[in-house]
Amino acid sequence: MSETVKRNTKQKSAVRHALSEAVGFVSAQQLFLVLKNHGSSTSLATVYRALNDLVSSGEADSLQSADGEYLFRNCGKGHHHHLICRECGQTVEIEAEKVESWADQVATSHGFASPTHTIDIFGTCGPCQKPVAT
Amino acid sequence: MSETVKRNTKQKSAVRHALSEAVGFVSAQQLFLVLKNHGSSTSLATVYRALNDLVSSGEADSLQSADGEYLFRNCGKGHHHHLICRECGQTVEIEAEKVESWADQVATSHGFASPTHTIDIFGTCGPCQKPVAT
DNA sequence: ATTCTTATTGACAATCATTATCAGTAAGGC
DNA sequence: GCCTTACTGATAATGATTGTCAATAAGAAT
Repeated sequence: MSETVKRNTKQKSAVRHALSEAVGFVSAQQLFLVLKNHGSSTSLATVYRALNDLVSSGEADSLQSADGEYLFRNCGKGHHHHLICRECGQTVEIEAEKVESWADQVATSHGFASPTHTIDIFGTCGPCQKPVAT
Repeated sequence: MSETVKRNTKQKSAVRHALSEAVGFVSAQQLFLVLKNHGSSTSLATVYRALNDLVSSGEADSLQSADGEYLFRNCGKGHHHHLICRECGQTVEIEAEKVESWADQVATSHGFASPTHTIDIFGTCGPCQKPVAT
């Protein structure tokens, strides 16, 4: 087995921190810009690499936006789902035990093994529902 | 309002037909190849255009694969969700009234308006669970 | 602290799905 | 058949993500 030992680098920490500061889900490109504006010289490729590491280590969550972009979010907790404002990206974590088990049942009752699922709810949050002041 | 009158073209019919023949979800690229192999000269761009038309007219369903590709499926019926084999792409349509209402409740209880949701279940279907014969 | 190994980085090229452009073609109403 | 213009095909453009590879720097050992 190739068990490469991970190292702690400034860049990875910077990405981790930027992600923890972000509200809701953010794209790798957005994080890259944030870091840049804060004076970090972390490269875009490294942002992608760091985010992938964070996701695979369970420190971050990812999902795809409606136009196919990957979005990330700081998320140490266990499995859960999200309610996302389609305007501002604000995110609410939701529990869905019933739905979880429902999904597993549906899968197994159809003979499908090792089920996983994608469940996300989108809506317009309170503040974003207010008419835009011209 | 610009209400451009849609026309029926051979190409669009070809895409519609190819989609109706397809098993499970297929990508635009796959459909393009199928059409090509069947002698159709329909261009890739047109396949994309036709698919988008079909989706917006409710004749087709779309979702994103794990690697960000858009997948399409012939689907005239109302709102429903899918159980998809991650090996062969076979699809089972599932009803989820409970989950639908659950999703709406969650959204409104958090002050989110006009909720929509993404719910898909992935698994390995019976046939694909069999060990591969060498 | 210095040395050494190699994981990680940065810069940039390469991919790849999807979309835009635009001149030519062909539905479908007359 | 004629005319308007939606649609198509070919191809360039876009844009997010990944691969390449020499240079750099973590972290263990000395």
